[in-house]
Amino acid sequence: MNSTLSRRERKKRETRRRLMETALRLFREHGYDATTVEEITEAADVAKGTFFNYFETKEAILPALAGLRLQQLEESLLPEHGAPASPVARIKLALRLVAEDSLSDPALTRRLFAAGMRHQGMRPVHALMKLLSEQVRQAQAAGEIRADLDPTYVGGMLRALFFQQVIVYHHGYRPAPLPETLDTMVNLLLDGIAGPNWRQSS
Amino acid sequence: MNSTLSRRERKKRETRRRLMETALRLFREHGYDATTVEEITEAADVAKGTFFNYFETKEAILPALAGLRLQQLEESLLPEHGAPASPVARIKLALRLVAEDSLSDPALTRRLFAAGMRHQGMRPVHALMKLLSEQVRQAQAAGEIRADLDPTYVGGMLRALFFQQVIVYHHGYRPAPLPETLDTMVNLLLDGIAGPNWRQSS
DNA sequence: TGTACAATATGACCCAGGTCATATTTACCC
DNA sequence: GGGTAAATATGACCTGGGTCATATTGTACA
Repeated sequence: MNSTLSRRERKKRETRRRLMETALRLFREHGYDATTVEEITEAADVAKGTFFNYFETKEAILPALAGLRLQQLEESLLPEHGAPASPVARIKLALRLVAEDSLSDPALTRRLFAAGMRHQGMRPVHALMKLLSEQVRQAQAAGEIRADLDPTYVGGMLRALFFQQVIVYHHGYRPAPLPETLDTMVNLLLDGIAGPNWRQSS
Repeated sequence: MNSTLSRRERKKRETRRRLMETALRLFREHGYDATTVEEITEAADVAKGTFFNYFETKEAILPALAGLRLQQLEESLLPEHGAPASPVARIKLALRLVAEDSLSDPALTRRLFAAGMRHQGMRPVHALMKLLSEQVRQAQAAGEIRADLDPTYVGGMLRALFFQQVIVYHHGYRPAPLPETLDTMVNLLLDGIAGPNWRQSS
């Protein structure tokens, strides 16, 4: 009677949603490490074991949270929402948005990155890599990025450099505000770091 | 009577050395996760608590192990040992050597990277970054890398990309043998990924 | 409505990392 | 030596992530 989903499916989604919502709130309030799985399940009114029916490990909830957040950010990259026409500019915008997102507190960022490294490989399960790869593809179509590169590969490079940058920034290395250093990083990757005496005959 | 070091200092170093040696052996035999701290201390004939007098966490022993290994590798980069004259070539060599090192089994690599991200910031405490930064400095002196960049910064980029590469490779993304993909990665960073329509007026 | 089966929830339990009060060892001085 | 203070070692203990046998709930079909 209620939509096309079975009661089971509805409850499942609702529980998952509540776990994610609760976890995010507690992570924000007390930090990732200080929040126990039991506190999350208690606040979400399920038993501890239920958490692990939905997420393989405590860490595994982070990519899910990030994915949710990125879905929203993804809209900011659409032309209708005033996003830049240049794909490279959109990449820079995306990185800046992610960097200033509330999920990006230092501990969480590190954990998120670690979780991303642990489980998924190249397959762009990690939402950020998927998003970046897609923008890279568009940049290639526009001739802003060399067309002979695997977009997923470049997306992975961007992701790795992004996290390096953000984490190092949180550790106190701040030659400039974070958004600027991110732009610089992308420019560096685009233009290369070769000096006058470097000749690559590729 | 025995050297200039006090008995205390000698015992301390010996215990630390034995812990590291034992840990490395057990990690190799059973893997990082399957090896417990107690097994390490048992085999090294000290109490469990002693481990944490020397290393803050289980993970924290990894950078120490890596540092030791890198000291040896560092010699391979000296001209006397037939290292290439070009600093950039030495960087590539270093990455290849590290990649095929016995420490680089997948789980260990991930953990090592995570540990590196967790504790130290930009300060090149992590031996690999220190090593890379130094080579970058030499490459800048030789004009192979732009001189206006912070060598530590570039070292960090190389490190991040290296780990990304290795981990992704271990996850099954293998367009080419690992050494080649690492060379490609460095070339990409040198030459840049910009396409014909990208104009950077920096 | 009853019943058989599958999906999901539950919480007691296990285990390994990490802490800490206490015991032991070393260094230093008289 | 004897005595004192600091450094180091120790292992019982705590904590929280993760497991699993069992209970509960939903579904399908007669």
